[in-house]
Amino acid sequence: MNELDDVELQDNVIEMEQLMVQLGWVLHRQQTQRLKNFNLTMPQFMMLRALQRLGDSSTMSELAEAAMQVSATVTGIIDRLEERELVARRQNPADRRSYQVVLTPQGENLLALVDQVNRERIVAYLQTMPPNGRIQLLQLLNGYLAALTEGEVGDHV
Amino acid sequence: MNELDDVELQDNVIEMEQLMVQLGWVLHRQQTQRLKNFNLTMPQFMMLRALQRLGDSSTMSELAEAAMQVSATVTGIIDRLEERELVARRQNPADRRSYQVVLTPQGENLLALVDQVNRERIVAYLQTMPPNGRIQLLQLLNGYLAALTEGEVGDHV
DNA sequence: TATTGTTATACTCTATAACTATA
DNA sequence: TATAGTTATAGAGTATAACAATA
Repeated sequence: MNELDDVELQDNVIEMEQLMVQLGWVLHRQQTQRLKNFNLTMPQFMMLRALQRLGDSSTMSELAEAAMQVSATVTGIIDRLEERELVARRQNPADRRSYQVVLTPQGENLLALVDQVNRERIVAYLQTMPPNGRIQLLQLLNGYLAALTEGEVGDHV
Repeated sequence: MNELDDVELQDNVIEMEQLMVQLGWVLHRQQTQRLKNFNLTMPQFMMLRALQRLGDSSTMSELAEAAMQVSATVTGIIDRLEERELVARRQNPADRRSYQVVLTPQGENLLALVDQVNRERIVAYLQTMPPNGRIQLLQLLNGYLAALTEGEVGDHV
């Protein structure tokens, strides 16, 4: 892209930086509080979500990358989820060093319950916006998330 | 507001719920990684930010509310920041039970440095958008953050 | 040799409950 | 009694380094 010679952009950046960090923190803290009702932590929930997203035969390495964690961290999180029988480790016949981690039915039910509560919670805000605004917000957030995860924004330090 | 009888809204909600949680997590993890370069954790950084936002004479209680933490947690975080001389506790003459917590010059310098790096990082994404899109994104995110922190969306569970 | 995953270690964060000092 | 803040405790997350088993 071009040089940063746009005064308006400068102003936007200053506000945006504070806003995104604050928004990220508030989302994280509130989601943490809500998940306590399900006896889940954020890392545990994100691991279940990653498992759901990747499909039912993820290795520990794949989960580590999807949840943005190192493998030693994933070991501990999966240990605790497995004790509660929300996930299970299965032998991988193709490579005896690795496991296939799967969601149990209990794990799927719990995720569905959390999803339902979260959906109901978000309706209140979306209803305050016109349909145009909702679509724009989705597009903008999608673009921002894509930019973050493709390393265009996130990996410069 | 009205009942949820809007098919379009239903579709938006399903996508939005996944998107906001994922965006919150990615922001949290990436910011955590970046802050390691400054030897700061996210809770430490958010505490410094809260202190900056509230002005230079915040009590422990005020910091706890601003950072969405309980007081015992704030004690530990401020302890570690104080050891590094990024903040300081001062006696409050008006009430000898409480402290006035202040940012030291080192603390302010560190915040300014983090801000600078974050700003540079965000420019890349904003430059890909038209000025209209940037303004809309700011307005939408501001609205969402306001809705979250005013309890209209976040405190239903 | 390289890779997958675990274990050991050390530190931070987090919440609850009990406590001290002050109001 | 009530409030501000700390301490004690227990558990979870996190990263690094060393390690075992397998490729």
